[in-house]
Amino acid sequence: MRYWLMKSEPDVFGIDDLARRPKKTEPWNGVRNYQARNFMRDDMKRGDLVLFYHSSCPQPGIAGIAKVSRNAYPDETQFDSGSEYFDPKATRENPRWVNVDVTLVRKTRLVDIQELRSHPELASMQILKRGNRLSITPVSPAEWAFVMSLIEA
DNA sequence: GCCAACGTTGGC
DNA sequence: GCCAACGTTGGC
Repeated sequence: MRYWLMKSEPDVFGIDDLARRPKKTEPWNGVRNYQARNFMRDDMKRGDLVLFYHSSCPQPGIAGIAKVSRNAYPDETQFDSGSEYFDPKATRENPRWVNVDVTLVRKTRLVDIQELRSHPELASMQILKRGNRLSITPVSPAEWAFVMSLIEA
């Protein structure tokens, strides 16, 4: 079982959107970065736990906990010519992009990026590193445990 | 709106 | 296969 952090812009799809979905579940589609895709395809498994992170917004930070509820499968939006995620080079026979499904575990208080930065225990988190743009990053068990303690604080 | 960081593209 | 130019991300 692994831990992850997944970024989403709340203007596009935030924690409350996930809470409103049937079964509080959503395909994490639209990822068009190979590193993030490979995490979903190769490493993310049903039951893994996820920090749901709000980015590109007035108060960026961790907004909830989710879990991976379905292993990776082809991302439907790559085949949809009307989608902004359409990829003309992807075919049903040879899909290029995949997604997992994510299910809300619970909303949390917002642990914002300043608070995260204020704890040396979290200095190794990829999300806090300069220039980090990857939308899916692994979280170590120690980082996870520390964030859980912050959420309860 | 700025700008650092970094991924992608495309000419050679 | 190199690498400059360009585009995107995302915190500030």
